[in-house]
Amino acid sequence: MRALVVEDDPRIQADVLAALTAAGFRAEPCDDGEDAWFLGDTEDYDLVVLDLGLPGLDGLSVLKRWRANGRDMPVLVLTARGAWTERVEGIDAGADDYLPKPFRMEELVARARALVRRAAGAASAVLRAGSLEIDTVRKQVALSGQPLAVTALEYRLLSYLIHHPDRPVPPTELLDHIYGDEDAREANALEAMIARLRRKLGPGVIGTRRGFGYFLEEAAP
Amino acid sequence: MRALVVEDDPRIQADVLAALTAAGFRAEPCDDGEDAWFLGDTEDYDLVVLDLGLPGLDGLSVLKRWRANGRDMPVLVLTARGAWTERVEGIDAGADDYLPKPFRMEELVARARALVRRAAGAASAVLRAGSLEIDTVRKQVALSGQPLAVTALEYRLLSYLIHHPDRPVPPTELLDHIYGDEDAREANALEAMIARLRRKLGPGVIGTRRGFGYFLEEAAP
DNA sequence: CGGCGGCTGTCAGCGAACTGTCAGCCATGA
DNA sequence: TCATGGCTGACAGTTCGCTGACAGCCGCCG
Repeated sequence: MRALVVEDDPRIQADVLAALTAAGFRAEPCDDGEDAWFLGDTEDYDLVVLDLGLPGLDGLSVLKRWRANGRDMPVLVLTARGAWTERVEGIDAGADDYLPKPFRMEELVARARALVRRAAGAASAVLRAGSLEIDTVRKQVALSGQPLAVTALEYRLLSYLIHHPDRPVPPTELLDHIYGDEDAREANALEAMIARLRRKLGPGVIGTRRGFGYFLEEAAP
Repeated sequence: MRALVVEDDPRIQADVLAALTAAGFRAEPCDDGEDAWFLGDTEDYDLVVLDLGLPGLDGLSVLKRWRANGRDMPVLVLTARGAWTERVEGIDAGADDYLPKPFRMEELVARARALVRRAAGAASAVLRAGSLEIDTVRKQVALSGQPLAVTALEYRLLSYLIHHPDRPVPPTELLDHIYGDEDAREANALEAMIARLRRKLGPGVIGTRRGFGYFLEEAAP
């Protein structure tokens, strides 16, 4: 089990490293946003512990960029105490769990284990929404059991939607995740993609809530 | 068919046990390195599924001790995703096959069956995908039974692909594996190699999914 | 030592697939 | 009815992956 610990406070970092190592992880330190982004993008970790307040590049941006590039390792976000908005943003940006500071090391380890377990268990799982199925290992999409060819970007879009069920996802959020913060596109690019997807999927799969966003319909036909 | 499942994560263990049982094995659980070593040394198993991260005694050490004592049952090692060095060590320590986490249960069962079959037939370690065969001991490649000369790099490429069946492998991942993290090459180097391989293998062996990666076609000609 | 041949990375060019943009249309809600 | 947000078909630019050619590298052999 390989873990990346992104934390600029040297004392907390040392504690987290020690705790994870004791728990059987091979933990690697990182104290800079830029480095974190590069490492998470190029290396394969089973877990990332990510602090939000970072020099170099903000933690949230790092996370968003990872997700935009399709990196799907479990990420445990550390937030400042009471920074409620940060938590929400973290979850929206693709965090799998968050832990408010200050925290006890046992709790961190417990959550880390849970995340890794969940990631391993979810690997074999095919995600479903209505008659839509997404095999996250094979990167394949099927509709009522029939395989369907989608492009890489379309896959990202569907994957993000299916990971955020039961709520409409605003276009801005989708744009953020599909492309990095870097090269943002106009909203219409997304609309065109949705249209193309609907042509492939047929009606009753991707829904729209005017003014709120897109969602996957749950109802089976 | 008697199998020992050495895995400390209770959830994964339960899944593996269920899958093997459903496949007709008599599967026994074990979640501790010391116990595993004792059991494997004194009992006769047709197959061992061994996780490397264990309490008590490290999985690699367990495996090495078994082999040192002349225990030669087939061992399928579970490794953390992307833990490249672990895999190499596992093979060196005497593992017969390895499976990176996360994996699908069907794949585990398939490999387990292959291992048992191989052990029964005393054949060498041959992995198959469609009409392609790779002898991982002799380092030889054959197509529909006909031996085929491939270079060392080409062999690594095919070997990596055949060890990750049923999913497209991204070019970046292949580059990482074929060359070290050290001296990265441009993506085109890989494309050129793929082209040369395809010229040798003919069509219908190496497939491409634009935006996702390369894979070995399963269909028999 | 020098030539030779196999291997492999780089380059340039090509074609197809993909995707952003534009313009105009539809639908929804005030 | 109007205004706004969302949808869509067409089109063009871009990206991605493929291929042939070529050159550097290395080991082998004369």
